[in-house]
Amino acid sequence: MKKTLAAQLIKALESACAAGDLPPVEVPEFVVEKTKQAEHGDLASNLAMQLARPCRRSPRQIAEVLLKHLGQGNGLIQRTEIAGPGFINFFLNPAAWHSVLPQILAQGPEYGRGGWGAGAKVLVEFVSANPTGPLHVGHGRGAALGDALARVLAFSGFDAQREYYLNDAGNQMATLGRSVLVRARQLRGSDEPFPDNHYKGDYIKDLAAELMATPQGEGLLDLPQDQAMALASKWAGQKILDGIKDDLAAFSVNIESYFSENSLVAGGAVERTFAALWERNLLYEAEGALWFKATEFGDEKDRVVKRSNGEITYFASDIAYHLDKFRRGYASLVDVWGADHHGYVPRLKASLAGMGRPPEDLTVVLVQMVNLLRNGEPVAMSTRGGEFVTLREVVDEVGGDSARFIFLTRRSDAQLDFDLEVAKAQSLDNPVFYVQYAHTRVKAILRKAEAEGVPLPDPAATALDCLAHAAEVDLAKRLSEFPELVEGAARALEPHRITYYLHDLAGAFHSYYNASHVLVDDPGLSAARLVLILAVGQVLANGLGLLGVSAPEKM
RNA sequence: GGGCGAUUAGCUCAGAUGGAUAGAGCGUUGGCCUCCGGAGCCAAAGGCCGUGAGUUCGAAUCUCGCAUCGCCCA
Repeated sequence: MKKTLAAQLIKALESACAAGDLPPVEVPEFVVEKTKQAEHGDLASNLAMQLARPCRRSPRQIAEVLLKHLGQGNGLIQRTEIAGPGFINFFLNPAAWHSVLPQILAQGPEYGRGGWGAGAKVLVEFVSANPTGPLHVGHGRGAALGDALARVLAFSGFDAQREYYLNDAGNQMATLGRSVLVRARQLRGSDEPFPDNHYKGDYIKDLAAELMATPQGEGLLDLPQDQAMALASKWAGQKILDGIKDDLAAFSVNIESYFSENSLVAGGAVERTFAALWERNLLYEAEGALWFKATEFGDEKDRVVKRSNGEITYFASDIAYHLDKFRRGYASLVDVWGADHHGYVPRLKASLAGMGRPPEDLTVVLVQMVNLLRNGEPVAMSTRGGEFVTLREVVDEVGGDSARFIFLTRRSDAQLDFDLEVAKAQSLDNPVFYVQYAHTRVKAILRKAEAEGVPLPDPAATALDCLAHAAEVDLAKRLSEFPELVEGAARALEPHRITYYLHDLAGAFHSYYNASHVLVDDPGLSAARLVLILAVGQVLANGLGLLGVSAPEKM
């Protein structure tokens, strides 16, 4: 609708220029947007004000000229007016909004899909937690966000894939191995102290006990230290990763690929990256270490890629990893990171720029902390101390739909308070129930209609003129905004916009539901209202689907 | 000491590309069920958009200074 009117305004401008009513000018940046107040009509444009300067005429004069050339807009427009400093306000025929309803029902689950991405391949990398312990709530937020981003991007026309990067090559895996080993010895009566900065969680004890009960782990403690550690590290890492995959599956997150850092190192990709960087003269040796000239590309200091002891850094693997993503044909990359890694962004972008890749091809979405609460009281969490609440526990307690929805109720760069009791509450405190309940109400009406023998209307053949109440037109208007909302969420990488939209739409529907009955004596009116609520149900379902939240028939 | 992000109603937070009288939920107060599910709805009260300047027809939004908070790096 906005696009239609914008196009007609441009036509009017061109025709005015051609007729000499306005001096010849370029089409400026302008908007057609919905108004905040009904007195201002349905939509308004600032075009005349934007033209004031280039045309050297007053906005209101320009608006008059534009309206003279605009005409009736194919019957969409009921009337127009010039208001305030020079806004052009459009009052549309209700029928203009009604036309979206059969369209929604014809497209069904596809309504809202857009072509912005034009099939370009995009890779969304998220979670990527080290396999040294179970996922906690913070990872859950990243998982909900990353998965929703992939869904939204796919719905906007991208070929979107999900990937989990597995840091399985570095120190932390060694630390994991040692942690398990020490616990194993302790289980066998050793009184050696558990080292600091190792993984203290109880799950390590469980893993140690489990490992020793397996055939390969039976002789663990008889092996030489380094062999025992390697075995413990590998076994525990795999075990934990299996657990992570289970947890993600339980959270309905389906990640297409797990990419191993180790495979990069072992496959020589890191060394090849060094060679490529040398070739571009972007490396140098100093203090026994190997450095990347990150400052040449906007980072505040150069960065070590290989330590003096010969160990490669995480950064080195990361460069190789991101180059590999591009090598695999992805046109753009989205990384979802914890906000505590934000200092890492400039160096990674610098490395891509150094390799001739526009840094804009990578967008890093930073996710802020989750504060876990119970009845408003903080729940203590610390990985180091081994005392933390896992994603699994939260999902088991409050349910996946609720957890996902709440994770997506904030912009990602704002901290999030997650109250377990609120998330669990089946009440209006809990936004996910509010939205899902609207969907079940639609379904309840359909069940009622069926029970009473009211036929399901054919949307294309139903007269909708009788949907004349402000609330009905308002609903249709909101529904028509869904496609552009989805595209906006995709462009900004902000799925929370969908969350808010759904909440507002559900509110408008609840309000309508309380004010008017759908099934009434007049069969024509019933049919039209059924078309309306079917469309509401469809858009609720589509939007919830983009968040990875179910749209239940009953609750 | 540098860098990043924040600051909007009592609380938690939305406010895309600058637009007309700044929104929602919770909480508070008062109403609505002979009814398609009251897990709902309606209404009221509640604001110096941290602060000072600048940019322009117009600023919560853009620029700069300051204050407070959080995080990253030495």
